[in-house]
Amino acid sequence: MSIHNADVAEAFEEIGDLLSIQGVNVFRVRAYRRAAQIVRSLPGELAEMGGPEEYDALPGIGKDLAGKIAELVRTGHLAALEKLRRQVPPGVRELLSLPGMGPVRVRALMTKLHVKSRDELRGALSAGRVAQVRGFGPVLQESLRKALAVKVTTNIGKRLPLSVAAQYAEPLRRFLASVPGVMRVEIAGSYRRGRDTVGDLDVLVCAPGSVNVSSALRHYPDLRGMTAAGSTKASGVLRNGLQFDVRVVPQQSFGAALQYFTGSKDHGIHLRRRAQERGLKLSEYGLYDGQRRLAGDTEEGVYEALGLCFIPPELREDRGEVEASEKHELPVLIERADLQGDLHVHTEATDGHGSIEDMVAAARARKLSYIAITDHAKYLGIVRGLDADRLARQCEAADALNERLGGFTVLKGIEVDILEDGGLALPDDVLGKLDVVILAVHSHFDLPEARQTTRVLRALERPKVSIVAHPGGRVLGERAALALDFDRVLEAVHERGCFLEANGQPLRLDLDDVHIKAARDRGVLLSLASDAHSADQLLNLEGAVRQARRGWARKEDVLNARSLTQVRKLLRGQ
DNA sequence: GCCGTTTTCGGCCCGACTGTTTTCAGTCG
Repeated sequence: MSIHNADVAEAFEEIGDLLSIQGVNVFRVRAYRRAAQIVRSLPGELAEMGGPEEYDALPGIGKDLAGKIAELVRTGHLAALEKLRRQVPPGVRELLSLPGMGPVRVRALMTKLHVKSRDELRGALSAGRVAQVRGFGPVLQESLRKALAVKVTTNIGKRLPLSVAAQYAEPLRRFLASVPGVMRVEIAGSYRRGRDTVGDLDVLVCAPGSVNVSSALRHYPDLRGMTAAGSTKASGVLRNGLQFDVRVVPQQSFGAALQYFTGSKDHGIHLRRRAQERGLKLSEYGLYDGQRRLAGDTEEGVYEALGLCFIPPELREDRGEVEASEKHELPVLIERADLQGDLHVHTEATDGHGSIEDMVAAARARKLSYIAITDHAKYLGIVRGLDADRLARQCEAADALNERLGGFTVLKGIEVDILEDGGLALPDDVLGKLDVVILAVHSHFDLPEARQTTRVLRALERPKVSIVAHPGGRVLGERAALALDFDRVLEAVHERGCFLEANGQPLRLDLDDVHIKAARDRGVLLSLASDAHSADQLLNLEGAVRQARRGWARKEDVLNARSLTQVRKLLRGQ
């Protein structure tokens, strides 16, 4: 069995939870949780790295944790975790996820009442035994009863795709902005950082202390209920189950608060530690030297006062951006306006809506100067896929159109399926006549890693291939990523002079940020693509750009940020 | 458990809210 980074991260999370229930030093617990976070955002697989010395070199991983990673990678087991599991029964850990339950209260239930599971807690509650434990008042008991009545489903705490969260965030933002006295409203948190999914909405409101935002919120039509309502902070749940936290701050603190609530948590901790090292204190109210405020009204001011360049929200994951900022080595991130074309566009010839002309008009309206028409090749399961004849006719139509168009070019392409054995749905002589050949996996998503990897590598050996589309194969909330040895695919793409796509479809956003960074670091150019199936879906380019920015991508790292002439050369492998 | 231009020991981010308590611990983000 091969151990992936996610397995190591989960083991560390579990150790952290179990240790916290045992009541060990909270900083020891924090070290495990931090390590889990670090491991999760590594671009390469731990199993592929050199061993304990290399693990030890990772910041936040010391000798002990390096040894544990090595043990896990080598044997698939972790003795320390197994020992902890014998000491803390499996059902106990689940109690941590109940509202109001942290390590202290879980431990109290376990030691005083011998409660070891949700069922046993339910029984203890109805028997009135919980009431005898210090810290468990009537309100907490009632909230536990309610939480235990809800069947455990995987949907609890489920993160929503960013595009879905936006449909709830924007109306909430407008509502709060309309409250009298409110000067400014920003959705912060992972929403502002442009993460592909959003777990809750962190909303920042700029208003004087006299404005009672909590009571205004009670009249929000989409509200299911409030869970906290203080003078500067309110929390609740929207009708669709999405949680939100609203914070109210005065104008002079808005920048510090925006910085604070944009996160990520680890990025914020890094900054506050940095402040502390300089004898300063950073909080959501500002950066202070004793009583003296040094910064706080703008985010830029906060970073500057800490000796840093402004760090764009998309980079704030504590993945080296603070160090890069200090050394003035932050990348100048790609912007939507840098894109000159889109190399993945469909038409009504297959499963799209709209003619080539429609897509061209939409692209021109969006200030692009070229697109590649890449309809699906004929293959089982693809609706009206193109065979060699229909493809040839589409190419003739594109040629004819190019003669009429001034200052805009239609490139001829195809999105061709990688078959289960790595073969392609069209022969090489047909593909050879095209400008762009996009490879894509659309079937057999659950092959084991070795076969899936071989499948893609084999396809990459064909003479005419250009771009691997949505390489991860994931669909947010629906389908996990393919089991794929990404390092080997990346290497092959690099050697062949091919490109990887960052697909901007709202439910794909594939590659993800970590793999985009890995591709960028390897020197593989990215194709930021809309994968538009209708004219309005060219808007997907925004999502691709956001994702690319999270992966530290600059203009230079992006294939379709180049001119048509350059792109043509690169596609020909020159 | 990690880490080091004040430190190899002694720190480790910061503050709001709730419920339970009678001045604050625990949880949460």
